[in-house]
Amino acid sequence: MDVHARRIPDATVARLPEYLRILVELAGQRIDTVSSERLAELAGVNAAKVRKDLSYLGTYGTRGVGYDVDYLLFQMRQALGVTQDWPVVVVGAGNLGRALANYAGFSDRGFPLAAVVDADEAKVGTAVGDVTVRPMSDLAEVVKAHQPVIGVIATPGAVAQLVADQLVAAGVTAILNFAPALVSVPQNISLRKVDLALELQILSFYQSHRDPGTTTRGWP
Amino acid sequence: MDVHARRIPDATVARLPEYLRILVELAGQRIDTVSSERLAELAGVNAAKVRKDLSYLGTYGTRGVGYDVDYLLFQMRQALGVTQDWPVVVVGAGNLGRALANYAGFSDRGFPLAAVVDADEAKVGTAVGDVTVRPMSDLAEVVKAHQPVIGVIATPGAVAQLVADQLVAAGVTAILNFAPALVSVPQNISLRKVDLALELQILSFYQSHRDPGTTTRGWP
DNA sequence: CAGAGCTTGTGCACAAAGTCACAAGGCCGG
DNA sequence: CCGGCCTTGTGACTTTGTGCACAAGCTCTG
Ligand SMILES: NC(=O)c1ccc[n+]([C@@H]2O[C@H](COP(=O)([O-])OP(=O)(O)OC[C@H]3O[C@@H](n4cnc5c(N)ncnc54)[C@H](O)[C@@H]3O)[C@@H](O)[C@H]2O)c1
Ligand SMILES: NC(=O)c1ccc[n+]([C@@H]2O[C@H](COP(=O)([O-])OP(=O)(O)OC[C@H]3O[C@@H](n4cnc5c(N)ncnc54)[C@H](O)[C@@H]3O)[C@@H](O)[C@H]2O)c1
Repeated sequence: MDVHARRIPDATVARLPEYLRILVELAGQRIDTVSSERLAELAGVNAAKVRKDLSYLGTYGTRGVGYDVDYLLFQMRQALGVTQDWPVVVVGAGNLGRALANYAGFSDRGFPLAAVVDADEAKVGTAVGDVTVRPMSDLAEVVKAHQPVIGVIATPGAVAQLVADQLVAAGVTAILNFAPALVSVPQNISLRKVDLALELQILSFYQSHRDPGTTTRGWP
Repeated sequence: MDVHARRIPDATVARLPEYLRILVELAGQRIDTVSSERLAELAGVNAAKVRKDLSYLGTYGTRGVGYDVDYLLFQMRQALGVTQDWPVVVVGAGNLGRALANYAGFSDRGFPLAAVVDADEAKVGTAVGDVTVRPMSDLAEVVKAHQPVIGVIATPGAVAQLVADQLVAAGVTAILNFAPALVSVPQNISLRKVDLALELQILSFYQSHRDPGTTTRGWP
């Protein structure tokens, strides 16, 4: 077994979770084989791309047949590193932080909520979802108890860098940032950013630049 | 004036809102000139990339000096189509829908909340943020009153396609989907997707595949 | 008004991602 | 057990994105 298979391209990595979600759905429907064609249709991408993506994980398909759903599911979980749970610590118990904490979809997909922490004394001790908001001073302890932990920043942008530093200091090695601000972390820490207003602006761009000739009539 | 300047590459479009955010910040600090170098630093990208990105908008810089913040801001808003507000309709008054409705950052950035609608009779009439949840039957009316409108899907994945169809039928031409499901829309409708669990899984991947030799010690 | 000092704008070479097309190879019916 | 059928896996090519390096051009100083 080749431990150091080819490096998986970033673009592929970004699609793997989508395939994973679809495979889980298929498995739930007791479908045990799927072709790249079908998978592509469900994921909204090109079939050749699906095959190439899956080929980075190894040679798991059967020519003339397709992919065994359960086996591919197992291999994909392996590749994504979601064979075990990754507890999540949410920093910031505001609108967004509370929505995230209440969201069942995370636990279901292997990301149980370890804790919600907040700097505001007034919020500490209040209930959110199944947990109680804890003070920032508990951060290191929480992280230590659950390692490896993913940190989620749901605070105002102005303190995002500060919070990121605190997360790193506490031992968190992966961070998802919802604040609209650039945060920098040591190289070995994984960092991703989600900016909802930015998404809206991108939509705005494509709407403004849409070919004015086409109308809403007529489906593709 | 060349109306049909070069087509702006997707990768550039995705970065423009980030530049816009930074320019707003700079303008707020009464800084009136910025170099590509500085802008790159603030955006966390390469300076040459910044210059190339900005050059798609036109020749707005001054050699030896940099870019005039206010002028660039104006041009960028023009390019992104955010010179006027884009009202947003949120479908689904659950955890996420309520958080979005309560979020001031959208109005601030030119995306005021037009309405929140929900199919659940029990939720219709309840207050969320500054508005009252309205029934799905009001959708067409709301859209007509505010056009152009961006639709936000914050319902369970199982009904995402249904909701998208309703949005399109009501006259919405841009959709942001938070549900973990593939939705398809006519070609001329802009669609973007945000899947938070997917982001966590990508983080999980990079953590699992991180070079085990590096540790948390030592900043870049 | 000439020359030094910056910073832009872009040609170019390279890297990454996406697509096509087809040979390789497994499955099944006769 | 052979040949037709189907789907994978991948080499070759196209398209898109990135980054370097430098000429062009503006400003300011003496
Ligand atoms: N609410 C949304 O739907 C939404 C959407 C997009 C982006 N965001 C972004 O998410 C972030 C949070 O948004 P929100 O609406 O929940 O804001 P919020 O103001 O409701 O909540 C922020 C929370 O962070 C806490 N906080 C402040 N400083 C802190 C610190 N130093 N350490 C720990 N906690 C601290 C506050 O006490 C508060 O509870 C913001 O950056 C916002 O731009 C929110
Ligand atoms: N809560 C989060 O933090 C979070 C995070 C990531 C993704 N999501 C996704 O966002 C979506 C919403 O999540 P949530 O936690 O708010 O769920 P939720 O169950 O709290 O809310 C869903 C809302 O949609 C409404 N709804 C159901 N069917 C509808 C229909 N046909 N038309 C209109 N409204 C309908 C429900 O009445 C409910 O109010 C889900 O797809 C979820 O996967 C949520």
